[in-house]
Amino acid sequence: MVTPGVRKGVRSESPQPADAVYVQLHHELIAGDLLPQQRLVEADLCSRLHTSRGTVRAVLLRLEHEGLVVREPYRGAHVRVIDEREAVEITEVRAVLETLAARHAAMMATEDDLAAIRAIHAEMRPLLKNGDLLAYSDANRRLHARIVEASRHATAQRLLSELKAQLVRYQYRTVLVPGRPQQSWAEHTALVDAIGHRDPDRAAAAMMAHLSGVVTALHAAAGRDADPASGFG
Amino acid sequence: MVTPGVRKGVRSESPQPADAVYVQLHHELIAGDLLPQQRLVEADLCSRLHTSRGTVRAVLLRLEHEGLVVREPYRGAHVRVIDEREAVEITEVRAVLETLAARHAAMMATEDDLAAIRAIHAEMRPLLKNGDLLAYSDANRRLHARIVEASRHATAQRLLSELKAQLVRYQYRTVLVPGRPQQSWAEHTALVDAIGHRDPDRAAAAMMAHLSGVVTALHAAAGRDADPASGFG
DNA sequence: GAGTTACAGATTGTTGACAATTACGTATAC
DNA sequence: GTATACGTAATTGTCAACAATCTGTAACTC
Repeated sequence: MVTPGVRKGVRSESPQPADAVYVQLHHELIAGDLLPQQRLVEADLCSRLHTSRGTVRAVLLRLEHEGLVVREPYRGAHVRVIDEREAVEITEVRAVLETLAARHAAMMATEDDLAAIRAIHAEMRPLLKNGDLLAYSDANRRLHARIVEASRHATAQRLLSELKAQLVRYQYRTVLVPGRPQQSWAEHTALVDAIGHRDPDRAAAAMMAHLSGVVTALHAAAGRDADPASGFG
Repeated sequence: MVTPGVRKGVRSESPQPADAVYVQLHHELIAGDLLPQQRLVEADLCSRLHTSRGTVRAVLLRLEHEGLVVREPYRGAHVRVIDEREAVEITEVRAVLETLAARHAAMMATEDDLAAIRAIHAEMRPLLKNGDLLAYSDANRRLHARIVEASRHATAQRLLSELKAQLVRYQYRTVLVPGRPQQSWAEHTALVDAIGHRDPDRAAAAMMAHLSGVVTALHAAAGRDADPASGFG
């Protein structure tokens, strides 16, 4: 039969209304539409997102576990603020996980992986020369994501995506430190080269060196402009 | 007034029925009372744990995020089985996180921390000599937990506790590999010594060496007895 | 007889109402 | 005038009913 009919074992891609609510709230959190420490009252979210409290609750539970909101018993949920100390902690954990990923990428990467990684890296140089820091920062993000994907390390990948979401507020800080983008590009070059040569130890060392630089830059950025988030709370 | 009366800002430790359900189910999962791949039907859990579906649902969501159960849309939840490949992945991540923790412990540990760590380590030697492998394995667990605590690294600590829960089924395997406990004790000695001497680099190296040994032992254990979990699925 | 279609049972996803708890404003005692 | 006790409003935690979806069985077509 050609008619749509019955698809038996098709895993029918159920719409799952809760997912739409999650995507929306997650986006607002990531995009920064919601202020830090802002209260998230379940009833408000219901009317705003056109759904029921049960659904909102499930989504808030998920976001809590992802570290994007905090919930206290009978006191509700609010947007989680990540202070500089915690941002450094998260960056440290990111560093060791991405180092592990780089090591595995050097062992597991396919030719397609390598081509994609080299393409992103090549794309970054003109952006750096033109001083397009936003585009550079975005390419940087994609390069790291592609390396993690090439590692085929599902556990590291899952944890890294969660940690990354928590750091969005600090995402564009390090690239603003004078001289940092140039150093970053040099470090990336060593990293991509090591992965291309299938050298796990050198890839791991390069990634670790690179992310040590990020931690240093993060400290520098935090020192320059007083953190606006920690001022009121 | 002296009567109990109203305690204003006391954060009154609300009983939170959902927590009791979580503790119970979490325990059953960890203790292995529930078989791998076993279905967790919400209605069954309700009558067994004397609560409502809303509560059970919230708990299942949380357990899913912790990686202890899997939920598929409209198909329900079941106990997650972790195959050997994933156990190795998790152990690798544990290794790099505990290495980070050891480095910080060497920098941050108080005298109380050091005393506690040395006490646990001293406690392990007679257990090893007497061949009490279960007690040794438990002391080993406590030693690692205490070091992580001493690191004062909340992010690493949180992720490690989740990863650890996922590995309970493999917990006692490595200690059964011949010669492994003796090697383990030697590695621990170097680790405790490095932390005691406030030497972050040496502590990190010792922890990494130790956990590399664990990964090797895990492979050996998996090779010896074919994994019973992966046979039927 | 093999394959497909319609139906029934079981299970999950969602919704709305009720109970428990907290926070704030007001009155009162000293 | 300050601090404490009470009452009310707001908000979350829990519960039970309804709708949507999936799985397995039996009848039907060719």
